[in-house]
Amino acid sequence: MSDVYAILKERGFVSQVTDEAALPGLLAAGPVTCYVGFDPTAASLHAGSLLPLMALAHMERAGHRPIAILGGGTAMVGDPSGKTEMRKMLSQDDISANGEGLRQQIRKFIGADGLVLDNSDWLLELSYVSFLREIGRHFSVNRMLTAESYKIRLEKGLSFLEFNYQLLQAYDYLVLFQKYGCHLQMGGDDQWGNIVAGMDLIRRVEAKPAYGLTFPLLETASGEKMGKTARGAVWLDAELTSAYEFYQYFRNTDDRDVARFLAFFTFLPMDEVRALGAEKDAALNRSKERLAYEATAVVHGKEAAEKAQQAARSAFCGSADGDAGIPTTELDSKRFAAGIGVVDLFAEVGLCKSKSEVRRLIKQGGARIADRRITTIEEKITPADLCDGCVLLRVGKKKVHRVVLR
RNA sequence: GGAGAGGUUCCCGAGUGGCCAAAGGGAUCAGACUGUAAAUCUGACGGCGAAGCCUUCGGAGGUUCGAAUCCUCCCCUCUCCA
Repeated sequence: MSDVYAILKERGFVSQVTDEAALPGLLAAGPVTCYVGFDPTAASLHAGSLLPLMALAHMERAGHRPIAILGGGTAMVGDPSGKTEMRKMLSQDDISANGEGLRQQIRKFIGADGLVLDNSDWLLELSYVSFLREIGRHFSVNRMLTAESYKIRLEKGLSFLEFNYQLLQAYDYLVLFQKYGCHLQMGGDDQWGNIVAGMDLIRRVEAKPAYGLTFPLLETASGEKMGKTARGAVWLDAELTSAYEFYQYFRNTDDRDVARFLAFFTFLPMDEVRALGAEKDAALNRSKERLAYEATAVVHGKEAAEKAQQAARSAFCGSADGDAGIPTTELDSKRFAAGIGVVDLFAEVGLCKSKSEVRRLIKQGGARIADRRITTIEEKITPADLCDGCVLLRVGKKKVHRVVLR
């Protein structure tokens, strides 16, 4: 059994631990059941969730038993930790549909030994008064109110509904402790309060120790939340964020983040991670290619990663083949016969949100067809612009879209 | 329930009858420079367009030649009191 605590620590996964003296020993002594919760508040997980997923994968590789909890029950309430305002309430149907999507994604990270459970199985049937008597009595409102994660909300408003969230999550941990022998809960730093609450509950009810570990809140070097772009989140679902876009997100990693991200989002041995991350200039740029490839392979599989890499190379280095992974739109060939206005075309394939945006873009010299800059908004694309029945539209240096005749 | 303060374009935030598609900052996008990085500089940044037109300042009405700005009602948030 490899020393998973050392691995997690070395790779940067460990932010806070409830009992730093005891936890490594526990993990070294034998298989430990551990869990992480995932909120089914969207149809897919995004890049920010990769950290806990990778942590679960590392645990399993080291011989422990990972459990992923879908928060089907807790999502009915909504976690206020670290949030500025209350989230829109989701319908039960949406929540369970989302949960099914997440289950697929989580399964890519944990294997047969791991479990994916849904806390709605035990939360939805709770009866109010008995829950208050059995669980609620262990919680001190005074203490909850002083928690850091509620601080903002105490200024901006916190509904009673959300205030209960912590009890439910703590109860989750208790249930898992009792039914599955789960001794470790992990989660993002924003979960610290909830995790500690669960530990305390277990100690009070069972008089036994349990542990907690949090991951650092992931930010890019420029201070952006990991996995968020101007255009929205970087999703793990290929329908929402194509493997190509996913690859590009990591390909464009800030220099300062390369080493960290290699440690977090790939399974490459740390020696290699350190070597790749220590490169300079052009070589560091190549490390980013490796990072993008490896991370894409973890989420979408080797084949998709290969394809995305080919597509990126062909889009950026001009090599002819490998277009297949580039976002593509099919258009009726009849429409080309008379020529399509560039303004309409760029807007239609989604490279720009509106025609005004296309006009601005062209005015500023940011629109190209293959490698030719478009200089006037009057320009039309005709069959003469096609090569092999397709045409590459470019916006700026990085966005590429392929149009194919049908 | 009572008193007060607020809700402005992606975010923060100015604007209290025409000069407002709305200051300023951030974010974003494009150009230059580069390494598909960062930093910097330049420009753009509601929509449709040739001019010009259309839609926007919590919602619905109203006053006015003219409203983000005034009036009425409603919804929401915060603070204090109960």
